[in-house]
Amino acid sequence: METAEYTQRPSTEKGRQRRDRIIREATRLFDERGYHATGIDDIGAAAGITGPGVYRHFSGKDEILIAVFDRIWMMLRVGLDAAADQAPRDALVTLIDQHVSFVVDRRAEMALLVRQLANLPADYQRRAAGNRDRYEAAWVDPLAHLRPEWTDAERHVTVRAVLWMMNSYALEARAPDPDPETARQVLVALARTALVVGASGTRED
Amino acid sequence: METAEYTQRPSTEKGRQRRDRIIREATRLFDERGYHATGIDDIGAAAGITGPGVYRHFSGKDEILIAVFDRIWMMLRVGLDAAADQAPRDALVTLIDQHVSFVVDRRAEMALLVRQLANLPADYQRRAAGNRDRYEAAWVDPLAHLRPEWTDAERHVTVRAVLWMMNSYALEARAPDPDPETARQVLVALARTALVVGASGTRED
DNA sequence: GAATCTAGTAAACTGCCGTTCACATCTTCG
DNA sequence: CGAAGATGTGAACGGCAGTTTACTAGATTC
Repeated sequence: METAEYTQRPSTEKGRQRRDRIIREATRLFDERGYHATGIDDIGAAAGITGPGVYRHFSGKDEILIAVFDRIWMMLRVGLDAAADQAPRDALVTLIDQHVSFVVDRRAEMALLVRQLANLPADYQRRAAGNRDRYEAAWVDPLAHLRPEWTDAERHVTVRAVLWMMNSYALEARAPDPDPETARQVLVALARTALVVGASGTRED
Repeated sequence: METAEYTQRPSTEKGRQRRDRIIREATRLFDERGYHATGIDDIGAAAGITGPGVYRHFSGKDEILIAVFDRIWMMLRVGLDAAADQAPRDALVTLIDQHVSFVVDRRAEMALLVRQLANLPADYQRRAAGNRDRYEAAWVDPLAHLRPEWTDAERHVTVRAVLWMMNSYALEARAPDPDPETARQVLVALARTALVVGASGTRED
């Protein structure tokens, strides 16, 4: 999972705090209003400075979005690491738990990751696609051991379908809005049914 | 499912054809490049006229998007009608088949419906939300008969999850890109497993 | 056949918004 | 202390893109 090193000057401690604050506020605003509807002035104001002041920390609006994405990808990597070196079946169970937890606990970040992807600069979109491919591969690989009778295409379609299924909670914010615990349990159960239950080597639980 | 009557003048036959052509080309362009990245000039050129000529048929860019959405919603309504008046279990099977077919055959339209929703004018978004609620209700109602032991919240979370699961095929256009038939079969199987299989009144198939 | 309406064009307008500029302030060290 | 770099501000710039305007050509109607 590639994440950018800080492209801007290391700067002072105050500068680093401001930069982080800009990223956090931009994450919230991009999620609430979308990338285009959020102005540099809005981001600056939310971070306690004026619009042009933002350019002391980022060379342009698109670099803010890149930093937002990198921060989210860094969070997601934690979930992948937790599943590494586990047996295929356990790995998938762990991946499901980690992903659903992220979707439920970090709803804004996951929704942003999906919705604002098209607003990334073209060259950075390739890196984002690489990150998504690696994330997907971390699911397809253990699934290949659990469902050797499926074709590779079938496993990819299945994994993508299950990922979007879990993401649904982050992407739908409409009444009736279920409490997070209900959503978490339902989504984990659905994902396990699709990927794990009934596969070779199943032990009932 | 509300769809707008033509708000513009009925106009002549030539005008109606041009209007339809604008809607079709705009659908393609909005899907390929996104709403903001598509200019009025682009839409006009694709429809065989210049940019300003578009304003003979639509009062603004947002009205084009509204017309695009209305056309897609009209298509989706066909799938709901096909499931009406069926027994709960059969209704869900029909809904799944119809929806997956739409996702696979009308990939661009379904992706646009999801991705460009935020670009609709605020007041029209309410109507779009109403359409989505009605579409969702058409799934939740039969599911309530099939899974009476679930809470209402659980059924809603499940239906939303399954809808996003099926939509995944329209939203992911990355290698390895599976052939449509494989995707169709996998998605139908996943959706049936989640909603229909094992429910009370099940007959094995 | 003149009047009228529709469909289309080229050019100009306009407002927004990301960005740059010139300047002030504050911190940091040598 | 005083120079230098970092941080921040208000004002102005500039370009894109949606929209409006003035005008033309074709079709329709009475």
